[in-house]
Amino acid sequence: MLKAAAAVLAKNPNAPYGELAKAMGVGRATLYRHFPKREELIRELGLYSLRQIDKEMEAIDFKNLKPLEILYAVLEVLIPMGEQFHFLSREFSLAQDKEIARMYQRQMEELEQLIQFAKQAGDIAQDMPEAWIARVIDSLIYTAWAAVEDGDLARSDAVRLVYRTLTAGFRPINKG
Amino acid sequence: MLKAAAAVLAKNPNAPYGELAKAMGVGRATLYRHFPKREELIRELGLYSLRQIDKEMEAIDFKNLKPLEILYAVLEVLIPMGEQFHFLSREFSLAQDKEIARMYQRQMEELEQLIQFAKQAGDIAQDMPEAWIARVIDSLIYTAWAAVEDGDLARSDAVRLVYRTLTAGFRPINKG
DNA sequence: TCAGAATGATACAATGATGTCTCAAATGAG
DNA sequence: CTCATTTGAGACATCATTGTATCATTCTGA
Repeated sequence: MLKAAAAVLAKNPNAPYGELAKAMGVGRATLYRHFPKREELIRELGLYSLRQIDKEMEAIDFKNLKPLEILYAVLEVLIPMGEQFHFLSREFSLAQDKEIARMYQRQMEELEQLIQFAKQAGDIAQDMPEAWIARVIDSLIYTAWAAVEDGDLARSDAVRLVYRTLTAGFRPINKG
Repeated sequence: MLKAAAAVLAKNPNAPYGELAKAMGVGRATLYRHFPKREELIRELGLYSLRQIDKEMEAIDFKNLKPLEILYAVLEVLIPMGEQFHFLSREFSLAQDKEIARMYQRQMEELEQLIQFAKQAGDIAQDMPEAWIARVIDSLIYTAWAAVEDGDLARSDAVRLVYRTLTAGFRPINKG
């Protein structure tokens, strides 16, 4: 239900309240009863998306997997959630909220830990900035999701393609 | 002058007309004299950005460079223009305009030609979809620009880092 | 069945942006 | 310097959205 709202907002960040209500299958007045201000709805939607991501990530067996296997699992989880992902980054106002900022930062730190882990294992170049790597991962997750939505990429290929792009770029498989 | 407006719109796609006018250093009424409707300003801004990109791209010596050298040159040109780039992709309404859609599509086709060229030269994996590669290039151009804006990445490192990420991913230099 | 709660539809005032208009001041070419 | 043009500032009607309130209807649990 909240997912429907996030989907609408992902496409049009300024969708009027009535449109969101319709997408959620409730009347505008009812939506106002639950979220007296638009701001609150957005905030709740942000928290929902972050919790959703947390929940899906918990299913990953971090302890028994190698760094790149974890990365692959993370992609498997996050690419299908591109909508929520996108919504989070487009809604500037969300960064103002303390709780959301904290959760977001924690998730980013977890990602950076994974990157450090991968560096130690020799799977990722030591000299590549972690902040850059984290951004690229984020960016390609959204790009893949968008490509699937647009019909430019098969859903079943997305994870593998992103993984390969991240780990090897466009390089031919047996080249330098 | 138009650049200032594009910068404001890149950060807030719904910036009111008055704010755009202020950013451009003219009065709101004057702006209405030049662009009677907001839609027209957006459109003109889109055309301006596309022409700007065209102009910068013309400076590249496509004929005497190898595919990956061209890619590098393209990155050098486009990363600093991330603002216009971003503005173009965020403004959904722009895709409706025929002239803009045509220019945009032509630019994408040119990019895909470059990708085919690189494939033929053996610099890019044959089995990687061109549409995907084009999207990744677009995406990382914006990501790099944003990272520079946020102070997470030195302006002077951006092009090299994107190039390396595109061609080799995160992989350690002498591995695989 | 029945009472309390939640819902949808609708009306409504308040707000903010758009687009039009007017006028006085600034600008610029001859 | 002078006249025509362009500008900025502000007033203004219009419009869409927000947020509040009301009321009849539907849902729900005891």
